[in-house]
Amino acid sequence: VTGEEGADRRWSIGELARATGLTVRTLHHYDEIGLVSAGERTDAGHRRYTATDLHRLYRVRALRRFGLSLEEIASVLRDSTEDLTTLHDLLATQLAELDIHANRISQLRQQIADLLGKLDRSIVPDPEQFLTTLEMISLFETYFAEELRDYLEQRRAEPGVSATEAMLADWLVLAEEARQCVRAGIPVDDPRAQDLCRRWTTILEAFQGGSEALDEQVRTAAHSMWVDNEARLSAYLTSRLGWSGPVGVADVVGYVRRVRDAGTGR
Amino acid sequence: VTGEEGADRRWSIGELARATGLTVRTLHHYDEIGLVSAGERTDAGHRRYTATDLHRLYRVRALRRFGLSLEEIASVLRDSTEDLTTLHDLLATQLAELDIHANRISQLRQQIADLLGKLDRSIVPDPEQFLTTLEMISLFETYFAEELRDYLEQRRAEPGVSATEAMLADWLVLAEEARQCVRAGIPVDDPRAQDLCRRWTTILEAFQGGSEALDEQVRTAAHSMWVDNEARLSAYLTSRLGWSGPVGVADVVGYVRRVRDAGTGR
DNA sequence: TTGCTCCTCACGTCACGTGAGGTGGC
DNA sequence: TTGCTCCTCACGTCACGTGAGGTGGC
Repeated sequence: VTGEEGADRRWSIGELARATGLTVRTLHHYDEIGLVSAGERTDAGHRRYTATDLHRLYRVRALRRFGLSLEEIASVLRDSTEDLTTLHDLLATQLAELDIHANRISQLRQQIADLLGKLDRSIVPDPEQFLTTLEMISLFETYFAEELRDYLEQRRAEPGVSATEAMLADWLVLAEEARQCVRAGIPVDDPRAQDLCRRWTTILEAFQGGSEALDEQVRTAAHSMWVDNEARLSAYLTSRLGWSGPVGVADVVGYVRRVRDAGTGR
Repeated sequence: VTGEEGADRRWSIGELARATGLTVRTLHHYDEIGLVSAGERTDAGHRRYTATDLHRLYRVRALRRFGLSLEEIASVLRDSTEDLTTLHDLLATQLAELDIHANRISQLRQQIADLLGKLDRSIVPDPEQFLTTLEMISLFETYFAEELRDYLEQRRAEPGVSATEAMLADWLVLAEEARQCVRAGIPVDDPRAQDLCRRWTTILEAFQGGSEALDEQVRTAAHSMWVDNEARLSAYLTSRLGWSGPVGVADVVGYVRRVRDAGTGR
């Protein structure tokens, strides 16, 4: 009267694979690491899973869905007959990690979508230049942590234009003007040079003023980025601005520094 | 006048690691697989990276951020001097995969949050029962694809209660009533039995009616689930309902089948 | 001479996938 | 006898991490 499947029913590995949607290899693996083993074997060595094994396997599969590792699952099954704190803690950790992960994914998604948009609208004429712009974005993100980028983005928000691109665009304009001054031989204490320096400062200040600490971090990050990658940044600016001839990036940077020093009284 | 870093400047592997934020081991790896190698070596065998190598490395790092594999990056760099279709296609694929990924994550996040909520409000008294409920949810999801679950959810939406749990709750009530009939020895053509059968059908129909094709898929899925996992499901129902004694799940299922057959004229 | 950087093996990671070569049960 | 299922090795995956043991340059 108890139905045809009592506690003495056994399952082959193939039957279990079908019922659970796992592969035979996966069941072999669980056996190897001792997570779920067949309680018995036939004379020929074939695995015979008991109702208890089956039971355990279903739990393993249920916990796998939450992204727990096999080792974590083993510890949950070890502890959870008494209490569920292990499970609770692991799930809480998992939740926090998923949140971080989800954030990263949505950011990345947005960036890729933006790039594809540009490629589709063929805003990018030159493959070389496109790849180079990507390099600069990734360089920037290496030195400016997410917190700093958000901070910069707040102060300089334009639809569809990232803070990185906006800063870059501003810098490029000023660098071009500074080079003109160098080529024209304008002295560092000339009013025109001093005016340039003021605008340079103004633009940089447009990104600042929210928090003393963050402003300092921005300056430090920018400095490190320049020091560590001077060669690459120079090359980029040179090609991006189409500069050729005697006056290079290093010269312009040196000039601006001298202008600034002259302005603050040497 | 060109600045102190000309095209003849060389970088050690350590300098490059610092500038890019990658590890030395990573640079070794890129060299091993031929993705970015040092153009030169010193007499002692130390890698000397040229400006060209540096350039390539920055591109690799930029593309890595988008989740492209090293092999994919290699193909982008191989093709992209001429055109960007390779990059475009890879990014488009990546975008689609990120969308799928994001969906899975948000679903999973929701489920874990729900479970943690229950654990925190200690709605779950018994660790064993909690794990068993998880098993059933995962069993259900193995047979009912996402599309089917969404379909069922639409018809039977209660706040905070998933379709799985709702269906389960309904089934349990009916199963309990059916067992009473079996124990009381009520014949299959008795009006009380026939009424039970009608309500059984009504509840199942509450989940249906949106689409012929989907209804059929639901029936097929439910049938396969039962056939493949009869032992496990029986055991679950027995313990969940606290059934003991002579009348088991198999008996109740058989009884309901006979009632249905009697109702439709054998 | 002492650190620090650099070198080349070479195994480990995580959860299996994918054959290779052979046996067992209907 | 023929399929189908089952078995045990054992290497491969992907992008490095992590020592092990040794050399080079200031």
